[in-house]
Amino acid sequence: MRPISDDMRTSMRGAAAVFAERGFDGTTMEALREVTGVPTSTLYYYFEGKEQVLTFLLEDWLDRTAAAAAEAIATERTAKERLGDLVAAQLTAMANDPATCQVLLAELGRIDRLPHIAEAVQSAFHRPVAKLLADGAADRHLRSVDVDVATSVLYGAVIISGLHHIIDARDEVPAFDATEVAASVMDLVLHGLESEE
Amino acid sequence: MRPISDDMRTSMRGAAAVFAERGFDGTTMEALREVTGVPTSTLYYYFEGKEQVLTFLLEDWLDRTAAAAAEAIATERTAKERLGDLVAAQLTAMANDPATCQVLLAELGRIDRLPHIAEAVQSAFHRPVAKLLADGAADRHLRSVDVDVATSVLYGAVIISGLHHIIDARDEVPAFDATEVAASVMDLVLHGLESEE
Amino acid sequence: MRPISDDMRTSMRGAAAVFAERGFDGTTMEALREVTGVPTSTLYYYFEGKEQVLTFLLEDWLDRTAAAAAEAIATERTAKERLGDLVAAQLTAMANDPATCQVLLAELGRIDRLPHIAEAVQSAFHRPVAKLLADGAADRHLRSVDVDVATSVLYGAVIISGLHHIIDARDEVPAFDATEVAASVMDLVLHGLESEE
Amino acid sequence: MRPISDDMRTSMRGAAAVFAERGFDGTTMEALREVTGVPTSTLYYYFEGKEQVLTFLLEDWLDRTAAAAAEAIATERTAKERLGDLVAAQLTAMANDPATCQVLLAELGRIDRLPHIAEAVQSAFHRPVAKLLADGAADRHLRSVDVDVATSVLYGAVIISGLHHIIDARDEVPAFDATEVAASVMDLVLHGLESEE
DNA sequence: CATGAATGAGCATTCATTCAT
DNA sequence: CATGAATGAATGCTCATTCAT
Repeated sequence: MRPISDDMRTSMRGAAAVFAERGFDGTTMEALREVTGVPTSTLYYYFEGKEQVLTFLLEDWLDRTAAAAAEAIATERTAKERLGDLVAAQLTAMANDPATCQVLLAELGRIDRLPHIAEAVQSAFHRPVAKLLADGAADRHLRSVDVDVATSVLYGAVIISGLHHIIDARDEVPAFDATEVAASVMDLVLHGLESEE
Repeated sequence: MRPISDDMRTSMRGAAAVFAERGFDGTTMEALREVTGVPTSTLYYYFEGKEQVLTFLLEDWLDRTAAAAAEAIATERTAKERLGDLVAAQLTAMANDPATCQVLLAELGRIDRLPHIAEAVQSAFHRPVAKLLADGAADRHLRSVDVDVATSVLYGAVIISGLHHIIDARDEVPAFDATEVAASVMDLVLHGLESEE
Repeated sequence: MRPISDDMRTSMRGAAAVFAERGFDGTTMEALREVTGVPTSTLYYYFEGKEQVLTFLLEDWLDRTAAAAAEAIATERTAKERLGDLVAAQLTAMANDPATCQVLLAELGRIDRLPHIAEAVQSAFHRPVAKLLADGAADRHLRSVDVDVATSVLYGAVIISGLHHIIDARDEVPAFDATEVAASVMDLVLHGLESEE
Repeated sequence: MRPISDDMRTSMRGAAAVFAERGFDGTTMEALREVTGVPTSTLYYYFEGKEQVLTFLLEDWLDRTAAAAAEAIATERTAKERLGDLVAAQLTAMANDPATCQVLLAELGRIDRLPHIAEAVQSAFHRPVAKLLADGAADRHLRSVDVDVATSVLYGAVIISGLHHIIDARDEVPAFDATEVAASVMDLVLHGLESEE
């Protein structure tokens, strides 16, 4: 993959929407040419193939999301509070780029074959959560739970909630109010469903 | 779609694994012929196309899962207990048919265009949860929470946790111990992450 | 080809329309089943294949047309008069069964491979004309002309004129007034275009 | 349809023969590749489908024929003489490209769906005749007759006569002596069959 | 006799990808 | 650097036909 100039990067905006709408296989290079205005042979000049175009889009978003996540948890607040900040940051990233996020979900199955992406998902979603769970257990504001279970549950809760709103909002950006959704999700995840009586 | 004889139904076992492994578009009718032993033209005799084969597999599993879910919640136990039973039933269905379950996830994006399937997902996952949340609020064993948020969170938690184990277990059936996973997930979902001190 | 019962013959009415509308290759056995109500496998019980269905329809019509033509020229009238009668008889057959007639034209190219049909066309169209030209030359009411040229010209004039009206009349039966068209055509063919001054 | 380069146009020679021999549906893209040497995917690069290949061939020939027809009637001769010239020009076009001409006939039935072609047939065959009939009526060398009937009769006479010789000549080019055939046809069409005594 | 069930053989069409310019 | 032109490789789907009952 050749270095992507900023112009190119700009042109590639919109490509995610096509992947989101038609799926990976349903997306033809011709369709990408249509939305980007970049001739297919030029796409091949920059990317090694269709899959690499997808990879580029996902990585780009995941890297930005991971950075946002890292920033969100790099404060002095309690682990519990930072967990809320993290979820809000993740949902914000989703709300701001619903297409890419949808693609990510739709191509979950393909992720095995895209180790870079799998790794980036870990960085943006699982590892920050795991860290906060450990911090929370240490500072006593969070229960000590099975990390694997908890990261899966949180990843699922965040992703599916976000997707739910994205589908409802089709094409609006931001797709939903991330702060609000984060609050609802966190209320549930922190306090649980059980009545406290 | 012609009525599927029991022989045919049996032959179609295994088809889900192909969809799971290669994705919908990546799955060729030829590949389905290979695993099922049914000539492609015979597949076309029974199904109207590739998509209908997928639909059949998903619907079949979802119907069975919905039935299991319905059974799980049709007891005299408290809503909280039945919620655990429901999650266990859903995870059991996933563990027992990991391929179909993986396909379902992978084709989430396609679901818009498959209203039957979307409806079946509601029946098997969302509606039973919503009912128990209402029951639980009534019998005071569960907190009164936003139903939409809670069903999304639970759906996400269950599906992603299940998928997580399915991917780890590649090809073993059952893919994981549903009771155990259900217990972990329920512990989290019921009591939340927050320390109770 | 098994003997076609009268019931069967009746059922096959309508088949010509399908061939006319979709062409030979465009006509599927399934389409024939639809219009005739006869299961495709039953069609195969009676006919050896799709082509034989077509052959049956064309031969049936051509035989009837040949009979009508033979009758038309078996009178005591002059050759010139009988030529008019013949053309009227041929156009009447066309007007009464426009679909079959259209098929015949459309499948002209295929006729080489259907010797029976080619022979039947000779019987219904070319041979009666040739006979009358000879008679006419003998009784001095018709000029002595090259028989080949004249039969081609007459065949062309009749067929194309008939088809012209059939296309205009789409689906009406009779498709046109055979007597009137015959008169126009005969006027031209007998007297020619040249001014007589 | 992309603009057809001259090389391409040359390559497409020969395609008509395949259509003539096997009919439209009987002609496979593979067969076209064989005779043209152009890979099927390249054919699809230039044409939108099989039908457009046919359309291209017919239009190409009809345009040239229409031009020849127009030239033939654009002289100072009498309408009667020019009618003979026109028929000779049309038959010359047929004799020189028997395959295309055969296809045109064989696909008469399909012409409804190909308005471009229907129009081109009008330009090459019907309209020039109609014009000469009007001119002839004006200059008193031709009888005043029903134009519709006369154009049909002439079209039929020319086309069927030409086709008759083409079938006899299978594959020879020119397929027949156009001047001679034109003379025979014109003799009949001008003077009619009726004895002048 | 008649037919429902099943299938082998084909084919139009698509598309990712290459490469000369 | 960028791209228009060209194509090899694949695949979903159709349909005439068969045959056991």
